[in-house]
Amino acid sequence: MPIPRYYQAKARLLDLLDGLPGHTPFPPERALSDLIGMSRSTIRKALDELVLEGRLLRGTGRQGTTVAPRRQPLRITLHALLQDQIPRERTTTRTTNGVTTVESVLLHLDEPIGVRRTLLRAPACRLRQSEPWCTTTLATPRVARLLNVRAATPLLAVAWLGHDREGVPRERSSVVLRGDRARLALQVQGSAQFRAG
Amino acid sequence: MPIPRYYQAKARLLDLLDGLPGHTPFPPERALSDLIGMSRSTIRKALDELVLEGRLLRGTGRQGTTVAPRRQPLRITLHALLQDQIPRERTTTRTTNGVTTVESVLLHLDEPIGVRRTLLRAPACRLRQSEPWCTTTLATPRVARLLNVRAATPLLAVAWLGHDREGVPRERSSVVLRGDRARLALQVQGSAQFRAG
DNA sequence: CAGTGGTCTAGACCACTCT
DNA sequence: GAGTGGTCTAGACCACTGG
Repeated sequence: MPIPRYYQAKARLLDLLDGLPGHTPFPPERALSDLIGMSRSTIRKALDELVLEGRLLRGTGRQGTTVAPRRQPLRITLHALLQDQIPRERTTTRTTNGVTTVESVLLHLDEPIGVRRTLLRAPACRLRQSEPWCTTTLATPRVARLLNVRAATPLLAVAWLGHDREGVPRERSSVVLRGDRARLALQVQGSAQFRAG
Repeated sequence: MPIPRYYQAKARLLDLLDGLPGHTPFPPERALSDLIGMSRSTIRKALDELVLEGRLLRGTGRQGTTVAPRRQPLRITLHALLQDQIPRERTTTRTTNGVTTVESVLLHLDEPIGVRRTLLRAPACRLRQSEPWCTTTLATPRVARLLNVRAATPLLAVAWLGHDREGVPRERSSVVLRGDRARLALQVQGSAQFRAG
């Protein structure tokens, strides 16, 4: 298998990108296509990976592509996530077929970093929450728009269930987070001392 | 913003896919293009996401696309990860400039599900490990080969540092996991009872 | 050999944003 | 209005695999 051309393009783009300060405008895709001598599709494939790696930002319209500023990811604890202690905005509530969906956008430094979604089957009572788990997921078009990222951007997902006293599941909650903007702090149970080596 | 056509295609493909047993051959891209009435590029974009989500497998040549066997993701605890209790193979050790790199492939049901990598600066002594954190990352070409996934596949990353008694960092460890094969169980500290609604 | 997925091209239209 | 990224099309060639 030969080296794909978009790999070579990516290397060229990394050279162009290296050392530029954050928010510097990056050449438009059509200009890069002419400069490097590959079709816009191929250039885009290289740019896609650079965006996924957090090196470039893409804006809509005349905003264009810019160099991503280096940001320290927000440290988020599981406790803050479960207790809903992350600053949020644009909370919407919708009820269909007896299931209430609550959705809100999590913020950090006035930038959307995640989406929290809770599905509740009435009534709202004291629920026992299952052990949460963590995995990866891809941004749906809706979530991508809320987070100002490309669709299919990989996200960190934390999810859990809530059961009532009879053990019937009544809550299904999930939080998806931009991995380049947030990192989940994992508290270690018991001893924090291990033998290495 | 209208719903992209590839997202509609993805919904169609999910219908086709739903309920099919693992390893069932899936129609070739050109046939799907005719069937759904969209260009092969658009169909491919939808297929790409299904592959990333672990619903489809793509083989080279005449192997074609097949339905991925539905597997229950392995539940992994942070404790097992830190204590190195996941079955592994192909462990390699390499030392350069006084830094020892230990790399091994984590297994589940004879399938690679992750890569564990530890960078150690000698000597091997009792280390105090920092609070681990969790985020997402993209598969490097090397990791992609080890895990039998495409490059730039999104992965779940857990990382931590190890300091000696003087507070000097001597260990840098990370585990990257296929999100479709493993989920990280998050133990809740203290009360597991919260008010919902 | 025929058919597959992987890559690549040269166009096109759209929604959006800045000037 | 002009230019941007996002999407989409209809082709093409390649490396690879199975019969």
